[in-house]
Amino acid sequence: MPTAAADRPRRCRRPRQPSPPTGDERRAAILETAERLLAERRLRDISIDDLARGAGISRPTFYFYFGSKDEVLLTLLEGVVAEADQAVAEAFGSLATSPAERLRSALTGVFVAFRDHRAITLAIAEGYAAGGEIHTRWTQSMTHWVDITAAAVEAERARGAAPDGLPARDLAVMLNAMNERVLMDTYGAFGGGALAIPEERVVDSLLAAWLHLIYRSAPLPAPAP
Amino acid sequence: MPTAAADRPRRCRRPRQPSPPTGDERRAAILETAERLLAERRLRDISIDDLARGAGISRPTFYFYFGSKDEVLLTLLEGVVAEADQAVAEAFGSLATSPAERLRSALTGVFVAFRDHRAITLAIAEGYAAGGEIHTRWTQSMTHWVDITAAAVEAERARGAAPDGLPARDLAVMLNAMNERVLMDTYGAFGGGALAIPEERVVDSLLAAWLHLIYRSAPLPAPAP
DNA sequence: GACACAGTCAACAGTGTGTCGAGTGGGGAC
DNA sequence: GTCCCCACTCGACACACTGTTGACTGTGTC
Repeated sequence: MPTAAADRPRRCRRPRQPSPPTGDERRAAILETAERLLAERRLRDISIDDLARGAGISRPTFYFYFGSKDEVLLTLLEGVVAEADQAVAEAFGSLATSPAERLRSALTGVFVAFRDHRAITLAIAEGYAAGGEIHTRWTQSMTHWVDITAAAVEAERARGAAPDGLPARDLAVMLNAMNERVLMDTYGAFGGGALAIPEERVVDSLLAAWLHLIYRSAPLPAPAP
Repeated sequence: MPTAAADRPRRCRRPRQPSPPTGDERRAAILETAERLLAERRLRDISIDDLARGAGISRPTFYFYFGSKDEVLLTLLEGVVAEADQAVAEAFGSLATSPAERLRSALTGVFVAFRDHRAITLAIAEGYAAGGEIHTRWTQSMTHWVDITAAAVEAERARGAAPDGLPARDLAVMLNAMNERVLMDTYGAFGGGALAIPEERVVDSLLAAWLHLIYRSAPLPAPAP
């Protein structure tokens, strides 16, 4: 019998469910272990055995819960993306007065979501570039954000608030590309590389760029350097 | 004796060197094999054995020429980066009249270099995100380009051609981040994803963004959508 | 002819992955 | 109570890839 089973049932507060689904706890333990280990080392340097042992189970048992290491990361990714998506949806749906404020809200929300899960952010970048399921899933999210951006740009142009120029979708792709890369280098950098913009300035800087490129005229709330 | 040796000396035009350095040829064969295989599948899916067999040698012999798979990619990367660097240097050093033209030249040069080596571009993205030597080396190049950009922005501001605004270096980071991500998605995309800007438009689009963000006023040579 | 040396590989050791088949324990049917 | 089912668990295996060792080959030099 597993050693982990010996200490858990010690506390007798277990009248919660008719059938004790320890399975869910194991699954959660694997996810927690993954995020913890990801904070220490790269995804490729974490073996399935590490994940399994960290969760107090054997390697074959790991496969009972997840099909692969990537599937674990994919689950972690879903959580972060959901947080970011919610922030974006709230910002764009809010009653905020100016477009600049809405944009700042959305940008901030996205950055907070990823900042709070730096380790996962880094692993996503790694998994994305390696192709496979992670790539597909991340592309899906990016496409969604590009769609939202392009639609917003077109709406602003339609009501005369933003001037015509580059095709709205191309502009949206560039803006989101910039965002993502800056985000990855800010929060995902292996030790905050030479390419990172200081964290306290990053949202303002990106916001300024977005406003310039969409509205041309610039509210430019340039923070004091 | 290796089977590959049987067909090469057939042509008797070999009075070139006193000591026939077949070693260099083997090394080149490994690099060629790597670029060829990289066009078919991802770096992680190419084993050292694949590289060795492709070059007509055994796996231990591979280690005589390279210390690891990453070292091969690193060598390939040097070549592409050198091409891109040269293009940038020429563009910035040329006698071109307008800044816009110089910028277009540099952008085009970089994109041509990576377009001509799509497979390597993709592998760089993969290696970069995985950390290690490739990450270090690529960061070095990026930093160099950011430095050049920041210096150029400051020079333009000093002579009154560009308005003040965001710190020059932050702007340079954002511009280069945008470039890199768009470049990777345009040429590195696994089958040209939904996020790619059409190849014929990509340089013009990026150029427009650069000019907007640096000069604020916009020459905007927007291509007909 | 003996020596150096670049180049080559069979074979080994180590590590990681994914799978199979044989358990085990607890809840529901009877 | 007993039996069985099923979620759950893991020892042990087969396989793939990596990196190293040590012995070997051919060629050119003194």
